[in-house]
Amino acid sequence: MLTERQLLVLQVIIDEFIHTAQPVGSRSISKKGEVTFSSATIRNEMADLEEMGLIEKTHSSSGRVPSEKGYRFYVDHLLSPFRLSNMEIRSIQETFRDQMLEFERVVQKSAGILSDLTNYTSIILGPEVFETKLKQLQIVPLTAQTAVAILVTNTGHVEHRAFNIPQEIEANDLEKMVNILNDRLHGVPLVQLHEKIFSEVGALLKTHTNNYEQAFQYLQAALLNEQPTKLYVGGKTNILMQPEFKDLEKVRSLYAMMEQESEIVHLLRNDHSGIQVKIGHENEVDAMQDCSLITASYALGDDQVGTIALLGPTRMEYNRVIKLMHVLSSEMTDTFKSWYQNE
Amino acid sequence: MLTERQLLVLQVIIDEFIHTAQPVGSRSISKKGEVTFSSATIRNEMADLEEMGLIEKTHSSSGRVPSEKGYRFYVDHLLSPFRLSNMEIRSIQETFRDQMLEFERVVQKSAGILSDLTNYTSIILGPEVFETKLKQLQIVPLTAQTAVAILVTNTGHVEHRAFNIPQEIEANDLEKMVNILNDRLHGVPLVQLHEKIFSEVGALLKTHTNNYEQAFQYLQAALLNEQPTKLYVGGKTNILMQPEFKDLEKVRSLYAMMEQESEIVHLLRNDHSGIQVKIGHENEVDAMQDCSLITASYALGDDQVGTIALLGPTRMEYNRVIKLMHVLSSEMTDTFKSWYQNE
DNA sequence: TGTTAGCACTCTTATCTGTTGAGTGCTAAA
DNA sequence: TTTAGCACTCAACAGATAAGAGTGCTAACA
Repeated sequence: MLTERQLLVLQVIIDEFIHTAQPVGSRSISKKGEVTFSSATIRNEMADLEEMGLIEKTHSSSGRVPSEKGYRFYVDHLLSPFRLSNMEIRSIQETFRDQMLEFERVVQKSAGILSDLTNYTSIILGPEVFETKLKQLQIVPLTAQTAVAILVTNTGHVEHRAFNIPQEIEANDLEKMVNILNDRLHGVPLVQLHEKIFSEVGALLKTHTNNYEQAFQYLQAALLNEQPTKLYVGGKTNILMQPEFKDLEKVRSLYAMMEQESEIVHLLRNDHSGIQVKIGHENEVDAMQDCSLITASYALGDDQVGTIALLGPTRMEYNRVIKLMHVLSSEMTDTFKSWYQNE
Repeated sequence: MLTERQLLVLQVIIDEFIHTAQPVGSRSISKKGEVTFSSATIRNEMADLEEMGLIEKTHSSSGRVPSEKGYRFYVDHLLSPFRLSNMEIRSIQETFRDQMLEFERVVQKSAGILSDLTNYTSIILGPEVFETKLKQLQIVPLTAQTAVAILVTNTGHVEHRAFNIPQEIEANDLEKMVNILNDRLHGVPLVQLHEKIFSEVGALLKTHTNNYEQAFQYLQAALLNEQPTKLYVGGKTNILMQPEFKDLEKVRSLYAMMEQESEIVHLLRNDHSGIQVKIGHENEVDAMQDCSLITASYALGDDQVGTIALLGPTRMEYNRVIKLMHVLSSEMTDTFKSWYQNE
């Protein structure tokens, strides 16, 4: 168990290190306003803190640096509540002020504002598509051989895909088919689309159109090869500003990791609601040894959940960042909620 | 005027430097197979080449490095024709093999393959929208208050935007309006859309719908705030691999530049058809002092032209890269051409 | 006259050395 | 229990030295 004084010393060390990125010495601690005892006393406390594994030396006569365990303790027990500046609050509010009615736009903007305000890299993960429902299906012919299939969801999301119309199919048939599909599939969740088409609609289509198999196959290819959940990244280059990444090799491996979308998705999926902090090695991935990842969830409708995340060095302004993500995730949730209120 | 031997020496120096990134000394040149004379002779020739400003020393007793003027000369007069490897040809062909019918997809893939094969950064600029024509307009209601406006062009491009329906407007009116717009605006080039709406269609709409101004205003806001030409970038992080960018400051300023889209668009717009090479300071922009930019154009339809570009260090594999861009731009042009053949 | 061998000279790079300063740990006194 | 004082450690910096790569020049050679 830590004494009051040890807590104070630990807090000062971490706060100091977070904004200087330099090892903190006993003398510089003793000069802080809230500290009333001498550097020698502090040295003793520091020795104890080091023994407990909360701080480390970079070499035998250097100042101290927080260890991962130290950060963990700091995040769990020492976070002082943070007040955002007026400027920060204003720029968030401004972002959400203008009516945004598409999911993509909201998320894109959120990622942007988050990385701008933190100077770290923000990553936002769309919700799993469980509850997104089909609103309308549409086919727009372009030429005699080509057409665009368009799919609109209840979230205002639009997917589209151009495709070739095989010669055997008449425009007439295509139109019929779309009508049937629209009729039968309206309101069906996207994840069930595939199965529903086969089970319920297939037979119906067969009786009404010629060349059913062909047309159907094409349509399906056009509509159902959707990418999984999308990632929105902001401030990728902010990493370059952090002194801990002056080593190009680290930057490279981090960027390499970020290009593996599936990896990231896996990393971010956050079942815990609320805000979660993963520090250094808690992240498993090698390239993230020196990074912390903070994730928070937002809600889209009643039971769809997405994740917003922030990637920065372990030496992160945890209190500010956590507050910021809190504000942002509820701002996002509110925005989305307003869409569903009177559906 | 350069002698045969000077040409050979210059060629060897540049070729060598391009793939070692190290200053080239007279001795290492004399050891090359195609060189039959001694290092002393080469030193004399090098002195002459330096006098002409084609090569430089990094310090008084170092080997030589090509100057920008040297690269210029190399690109203009010394480029040996390059044969792409089977692997390279195959991977390009494979990219274009599967039917792609949307502009975005083709361009995205092209940017990807170009940066992958070169390890530089590729940038592709869409054509100016002069000739893209409206194919169809559509409005899909989402809730009582919101709807998505969808615009399809003859190139298979789909724009969409969700918007609020003001209470004063009835769904009925909206539908009428869209019908009129579709009727009148089909085939109109996008750039004229704005003007056409006002001049021709406005009056017509007014007589047929209530609350004309309101509805109209909203629709316009939803459809016409298009972003200008889009940029597709591939291999942004490849820059980190180049030894000339081990200095983080350079990387940072280059990335900063790349974030200014308008700057890039301006830089790339390439009126010259064919391939153009800009070396180092020929690029004006400060951050690109150590870079070369190679641009080529591709055709979309009869008179729309876009640009593909490659950004790398001045020490670039010019012959390979130029060949590659040649192949790629014609591959793109062919793909697009096939769309218009039997429209 | 063009080419080449040889040599003195230059400059970079790496390694070693000594110095400085920040910071620690320990001891003894308050 | 706290603090002053002191010896000790180590990183960082600045010269100094040596090795190596490469040049320019001169003189000899074909």
